[in-house]
Amino acid sequence: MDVRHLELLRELSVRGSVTEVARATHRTPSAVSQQLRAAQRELGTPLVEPAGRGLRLTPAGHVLAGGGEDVARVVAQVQARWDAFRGHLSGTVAVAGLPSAATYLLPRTFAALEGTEIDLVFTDEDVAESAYADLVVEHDIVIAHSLTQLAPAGTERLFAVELLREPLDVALSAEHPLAARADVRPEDLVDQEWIGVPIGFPFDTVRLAVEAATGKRIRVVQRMRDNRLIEALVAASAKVAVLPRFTSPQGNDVVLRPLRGISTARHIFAVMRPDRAERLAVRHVLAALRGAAEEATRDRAATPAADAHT
Amino acid sequence: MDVRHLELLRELSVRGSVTEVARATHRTPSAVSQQLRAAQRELGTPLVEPAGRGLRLTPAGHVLAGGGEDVARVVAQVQARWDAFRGHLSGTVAVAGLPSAATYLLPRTFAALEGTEIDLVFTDEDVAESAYADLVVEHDIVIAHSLTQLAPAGTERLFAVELLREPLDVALSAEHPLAARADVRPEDLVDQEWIGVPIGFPFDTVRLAVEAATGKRIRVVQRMRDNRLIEALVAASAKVAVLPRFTSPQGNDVVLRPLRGISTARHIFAVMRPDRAERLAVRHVLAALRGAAEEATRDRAATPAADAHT
DNA sequence: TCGACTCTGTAGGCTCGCTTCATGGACGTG
DNA sequence: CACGTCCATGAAGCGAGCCTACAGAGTCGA
Repeated sequence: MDVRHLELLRELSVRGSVTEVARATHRTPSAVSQQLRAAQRELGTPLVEPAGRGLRLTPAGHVLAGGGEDVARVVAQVQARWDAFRGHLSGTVAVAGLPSAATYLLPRTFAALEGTEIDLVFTDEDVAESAYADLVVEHDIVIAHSLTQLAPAGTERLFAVELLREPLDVALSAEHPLAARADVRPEDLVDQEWIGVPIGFPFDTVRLAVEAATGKRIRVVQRMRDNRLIEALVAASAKVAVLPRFTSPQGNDVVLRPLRGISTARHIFAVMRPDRAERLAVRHVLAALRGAAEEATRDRAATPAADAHT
Repeated sequence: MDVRHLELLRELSVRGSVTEVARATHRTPSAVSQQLRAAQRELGTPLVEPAGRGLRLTPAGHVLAGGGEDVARVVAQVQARWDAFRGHLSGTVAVAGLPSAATYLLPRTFAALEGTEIDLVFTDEDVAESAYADLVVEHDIVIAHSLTQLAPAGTERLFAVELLREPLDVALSAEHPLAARADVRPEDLVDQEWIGVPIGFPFDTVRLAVEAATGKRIRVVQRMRDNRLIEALVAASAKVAVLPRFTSPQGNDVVLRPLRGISTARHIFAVMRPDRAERLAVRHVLAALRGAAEEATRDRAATPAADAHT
């Protein structure tokens, strides 16, 4: 029962192909293939089987890959204890996630990490909800969102903590007739032209909720992801959009108004692989993120309507 | 954080010297020393320090040795799951312990293992109570005893399960005047010549209890360990001794009588290192031992006095 | 049918870990 | 205090194992 073989199978179960494992571990596919062969010879059972161009784990392979997961978690725990013993907040922490949440989380997080030896490397990834789970393979912490209080789809076997709940508001040009109201109702929106997000992105469910509440279809005239771009378009037109409250700037050409009668909020999660979550530096960054989330929530607790009075 | 280094430190913490580790792992001391050096270089901290002729772990070394313990336990769990998956009851299980308990446990245990692939290798070790803990380094299961319901001394960090409670009786020649009684009182014994056990062996506490109950000193004329030898001497003389009930033969020249007023029993334990206890074959042998203990208890539930009527 | 992609096999080189042999310090004993 | 013993450590050499490079075979999509 060689730990290296368990680790290899774990890697294979996560990455899905010999080539990917090889790339991730800085080796050639041939080397990985040979190790796999050696593992099967030693264990006396086929662990993988051909599947189309690639291959997949057999049931036996899955058993051992699960074992590799356990071993990796314990080793990470030991590493964390070791780092704590030495007072070593070592290394780099790779974080990936939503730019829209990072906008208000990252500045505070970097500030909190100031003076430590932790090197936080952030990659912004704006992908559909279901794709977040794939990011944890390459990153220590993935900042994802979900429109329910449950962790994002595909993260069932991962370690996920909710960082904060961020209301989703209706974005309007300051000159827009609805901007004079403290809040807007679903009925107010059905006649408007919407700037939506690509199908499958979480915010799209807000549109579906409005349609469900009114029984009418909404005219989505654009579908785009970048919130700054959407803001610019909203500011310069009579179109409306859905934007997260904390991210978006207050008090210039664009105003945010709560959507009355529909509970609209996104839940920001930090998602990690269990073994990565054990690392001391990762736990430290996670704590910084939670602190940043708390601050952000406190600072923006006021509704945008209240802000509008200033 | 190399798993091999953790394993090495764990081994070193258990065995205490480079030479011992080398012997246990079938390598030369030089190889072990070099690995140790490599580990220290990689981890950037001294892990061992000279202590007299040998060396001992530094605090840092102890932290990592503890981590090695955790890893070993998880790896053993994985191995057990793997064996269960394959239906493999593999390998040999090394058991050591008291011959006096093995006498009635082992025959049934071997019978229960009949037909399996498990190879049970037993070593009989009759040592003082405190030395049992050392045996788990070399054996998978150690059968030990204690005169209290608590596990034997020195097994605090080990996995221990009680197999059975075995009364301790007074052994007498069939011709001995006290043999006519159903049981004997402490006062009856103070005038007798005793065959005891070496100081530090558990049964000696029975003598101490009798002395405490009567306020008189007992004349211990011999101190020996082997129960068969003691039986032979008791049968051929007027001397008395303390013998465990299940081990000793019934209905020949020696009779056993309960000691009234003093709760005398030894508790037979199976003691294991946590990682060894995870092995499927070890768990199987342990189950067989428990079954054997249950049978033995049921078969000998009758008091020797009741037997004496037959 | 061709090209792109993936896994596998072979040959060769290199690294790593082990053994052998020798050295030096620590302890106990005469 | 000198000697033998025990333990750890160092240098040199060797061998197994692992990796790379390259080529071949199978699969899928255009």
